[in-house]
Order: sequence, then structure tokens, then C-alpha cells
Amino acid sequence: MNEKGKLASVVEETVAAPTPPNESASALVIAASDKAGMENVDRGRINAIILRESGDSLFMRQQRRRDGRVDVQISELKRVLANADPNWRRDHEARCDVDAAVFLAARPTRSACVVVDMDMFYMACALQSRPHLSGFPACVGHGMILTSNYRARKYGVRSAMAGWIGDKLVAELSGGKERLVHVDSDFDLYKKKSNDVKAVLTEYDPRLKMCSLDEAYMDFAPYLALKISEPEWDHDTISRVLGGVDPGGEGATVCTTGVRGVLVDPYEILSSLPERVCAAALARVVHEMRGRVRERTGLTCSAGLAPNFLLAKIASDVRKPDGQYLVSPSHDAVNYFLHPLPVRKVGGIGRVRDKILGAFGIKNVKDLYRERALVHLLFKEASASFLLRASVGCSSSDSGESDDGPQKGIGKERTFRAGQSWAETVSRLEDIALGLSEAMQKKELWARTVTVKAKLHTFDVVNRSRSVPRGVFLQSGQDLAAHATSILDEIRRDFGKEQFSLRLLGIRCTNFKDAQDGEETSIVKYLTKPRSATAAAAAQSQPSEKSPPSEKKYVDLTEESVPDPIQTAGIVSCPVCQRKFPADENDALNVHIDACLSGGLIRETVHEESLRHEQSKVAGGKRRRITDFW
DNA sequence: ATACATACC
DNA sequence: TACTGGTATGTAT
Repeated sequence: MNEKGKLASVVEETVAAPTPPNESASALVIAASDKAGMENVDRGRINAIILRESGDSLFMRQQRRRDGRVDVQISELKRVLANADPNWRRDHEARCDVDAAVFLAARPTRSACVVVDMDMFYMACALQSRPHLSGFPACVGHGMILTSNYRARKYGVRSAMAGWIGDKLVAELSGGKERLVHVDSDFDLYKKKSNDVKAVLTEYDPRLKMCSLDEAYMDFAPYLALKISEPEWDHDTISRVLGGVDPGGEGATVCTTGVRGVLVDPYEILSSLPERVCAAALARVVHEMRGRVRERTGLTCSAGLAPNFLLAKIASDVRKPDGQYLVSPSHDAVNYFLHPLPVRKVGGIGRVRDKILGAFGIKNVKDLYRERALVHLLFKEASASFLLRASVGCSSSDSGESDDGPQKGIGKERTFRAGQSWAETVSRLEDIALGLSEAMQKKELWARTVTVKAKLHTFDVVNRSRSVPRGVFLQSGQDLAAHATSILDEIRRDFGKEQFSLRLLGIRCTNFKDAQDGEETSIVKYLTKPRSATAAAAAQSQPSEKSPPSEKKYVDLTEESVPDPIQTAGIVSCPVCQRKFPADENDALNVHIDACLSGGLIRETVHEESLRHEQSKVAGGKRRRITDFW
């Protein structure tokens, strides 16, 4: 694609038409399939096949027990509602509105948060060495499907699904014509590829957070602020400056000409620019970045661009695969984007919360906002606050909370065939302890609390933990194994030695030693006495309800959110500087916008805008260097 | 401090 | 036949 067409297509793909709606099945059992795009899929047939094939397996029984527990929880909440003070709605709503106003005031007014999500990452990696597979429904993983290609997704095959169910789905829905291909996972390859991706992304935000191998959270404010206020800098220069590297190149030269010692918040610079300028520049830069990722790795990714990460995360899914979507920061644009979405789309709302909310008639985010008083009445403070935030499109990160502190726990777990002898089981546990110890040594972690996780053959999970006294820390394989074995022995005693058949064992260490904990303590084996028995509770299973298909998932944001050449009666305006062009001279317009964004006209534009709005923070010749901020 | 549930990829 | 693994957090006790 030529340079002229580029921006137009960025804008186009960023605003293009909404994708079709998802439904959300409320049965926990089936609900595996509603977070990411499953369009053109016969959900009814798929669910029927999954249910039939799952039959009455132990796994399904366990799922139904969980489902039943949630039903109990729901009826308890209904009781709370029935017994609530008659004025509950007025009172809770008042409190919510105060909180919501605070949240909204803290939400950034420019879109600079970007969530990058690789498209079907594991599968895409696998396909690079097996290109022939793209013609078949294929997935990574055997017993458990980690990811699938789009061909397989059409048949309802998706991550977290049991392998054999995927086989059945493909066989049946293709009328026996197709067969699901399984590929072994290769985490060394994924890690390598992930590092390649990270290397590219780091050029745009060296402080990015990789949330997993295929997902990154990035703040583009610094990059954009530099790009806009230093129009003559190219990407390499900006990225060197961002990284704090002093290569002695042009960047360094320009750097030294700046006003030193003045800290300027990059976000402040963006705020002083028209929102459309920031949006257009961000869309363009992110598009370039995705191109570089593809060049470097041969893999495509999708991105969500928004004023905060809650919105960016949701947006990253909208144009998947290989697309991007921008949510403008105005309240109207955010609500227009967010309100029609099913609450399940919000990160942090999973199957269970979705079902509970659904039981109170809350299906989409608008409902969640409308019923904020009810939510506040029913949920604990932390949950209610989170849900209120989400319903108005705010996230805790808006208020400066950073969740990237030190690691809080580390663990290893392994699934195996149930029904092994006690000796074998203990041996498994020791293997895990050794592996975990190794990992802790690598990371120099010392822990005070050891938790053993045991999944019974029934899929019920038991956790039991033990802490050693203050000042004592564990790391060695011997110590971990000794504690873990002793804890597991207690569990076995409490559950009775016969029916004690496990399908999974895990050990997790928490309560790490930090800097304040002083010098290294000698390793002491400290085994506490066994505690009294605890019984596992079982809940009755109950059928769960279905939710009706939702109306519309995404809405077209052309007007609200995005710089788009504004067309009125044969005249088109540049989204950046509002300069007018004849509508039939699209090429000329694109060339102009390109130049505009590349910096040539930015200063002039900014100057005009600033004069207009009398907020001349970065205007004209007295513009500040922002280099020293980092 | 402990146990369990929920959520994310 | 057959349903992961790793980390963090929230809630209850």
C-alpha cells in the first residue's frame, strides 16, 4: 500500500463498521464460549453437542455443583434485596453518584492507552512452520485446547475446551468431511516470538507491561508527546530518547538544545492539543507499530486504543484479527461504545459474576450502570466499586494505581492420572517441590507460606497451607517437599485414605521475604502439628437459565470518536487542522493529512488551536522540551 | 493466617 | 478414555 493510502486506511480500519453481536450463554457449563468473537456460528448446535458429549462425566458433575453453588448465592442475594430498607435505591444511588463523579473526573481526557493482543498467538506460531494447516481446522493442544485457528473456531472449537470435544464438534458440524488437527504446544518457540514482539513494542513504550506471552499493556503518552513536539525526530530517535539511551546521535544533539531541568508530564502536552490530533496521531503510530511487529515476526496483532486500559482491553477485541479500534475519551463516545456491550466483555467479569448479574436483569453495561444502586446493595465494597467504575468506563489505573509491584506468589502444579498409590503420589509432590525450588532460586524468592493444592478425582479442589514463624524462610527442595508432604498427609487423613485419589497436585509459595525482612535466616525445618479435620461441602446442582441474544455488540463510532475526514456537501476537512479540500481530491487530502501528522503542520495547527482556546502550553516558538521527563 | 472461589491468558 | 498451568485477587472465617 502506498504512503498516501495508508492514513486513510488506518482511519478506516480504526472506525470501521461494528462486528456482529455475541450472545452470552449463562449456564456455567457452556459459558466457555462467549468472551471473544464467535460470529457465524450455530451456537445452539454447538452447545447441544458439547452437552451431549460431556454427558455425565465427573467434570460435568463438578461444573454443575459449582453452578448450583452460584444459584444458592443468587437466592441469598435475592433475600437480601427483599429485606432491604425501602429507601435502599435512593440511598445507594446517591453514594454511587458521588463515587462515579470522582471516577469520571480522574479518567484521562486523551486516548493514549493501548492494549496489543497477538492474533491466535500459539496457533499463528505453529502455522509458520506448518503453513499447510491453514486450510484445515486446527488447534494447539491435545487433552486441552490452548488455541485454535479461525477455521476451527467456526465449529465452536476454542481455547479451554477438551480436545475430544473439539474433535466431535468438527466431525459432526462438517458432516464428517473435516477433522480437527492437533498440534503440540511449543512454549520455547512462543517465548522467543513473544520476545521479538516485545522488542518492537518496547521501542514505543519501554515501560510496557507484558501480561502474558501474547498481550501487552502500553502507555503511548510519552511517545506521542515527543512525536508531536519534536516533529523532526524520526522513530528511532524518539525510541532511543524514550529508552533513556544516549547514543550520541541526532537525538542526543537535539536533546541538549532543550530546556533542561524542567519536568513536563507528556500527558499534559497531549491535553493541550486538540483531542482529534492526538487520536489521529495515536491511530497512525499504532498502525505503524503493528506493521513493524508483522515485519519482524511474521505475526499479526490487534490493538485497542482508549483513554484507559479497561476500555483499551475491550477495544482490542473489536477489530480482531489484524485490526485496531480507537475509543475516544469523551463521555459520550465512551458510553456509546461501552453501554451496549454485554457485561461479560469487561475484564474482571467472568462467568460467575455474569450469571449473578444476569439473575438481576443486568445484561449489558448500561444495565449495570442503571442498576448501580442494586449492585452496591448486593456486592461487597471492593466488588461494587469495581463494577461501578466499569459501568462508567473507568478503571482503577485512572486514579494512578499501579499493579505492577513485586511478585506475590509462585507455584507449580501438575495434572496426572487419578488413582495412583500413596508412594507414587508423594513422589509426584517431591518432583513438584524440586521444580518449584529451582524456580524460586532463579528468582531469589524465599517464602514463609506453603500451600498444597490437591484436585480430587472428582475435580473438587482442596487447598491447605501452612506458614513458618516470622524470620524463617523456605526455598530448598528438601524444605518445600517436607512441608508439602506433611500438609498433603493431613489432607489425606481428613478425607479418608480410600477415596483419596488425586488428579492434580500443586505447591504454591507466598509471603515472600522482602528487603525489610533483613538478613537471610538460617533454614529451619518447622513442621507444625496436624490440624483438625475439615469437610468438603457439596451443593445441589440446578439447571441454569439461558439469556436471550443481546441486540448489538458494537456501534459505529464514526461521528463520536475518531478523526475522520469530515465530509459536507463536496467539501472535506482535514481532521487535524480543519483545512478544506474538494471531496473528489482524496489523494491530495491524504497527502496533506500525512504531512500534517508527520509534524510539518502540527506546530502551526497547535498554535492556531491554542490561540483559539487560550491555552498556549506548547504553542509557537516557546514550546517546552519534554525530554527531561524520563 | 487459612481456605476457597473467581478471573485472566 | 478424555477437561491445563501460572498468577493475582476477593471473600469468608
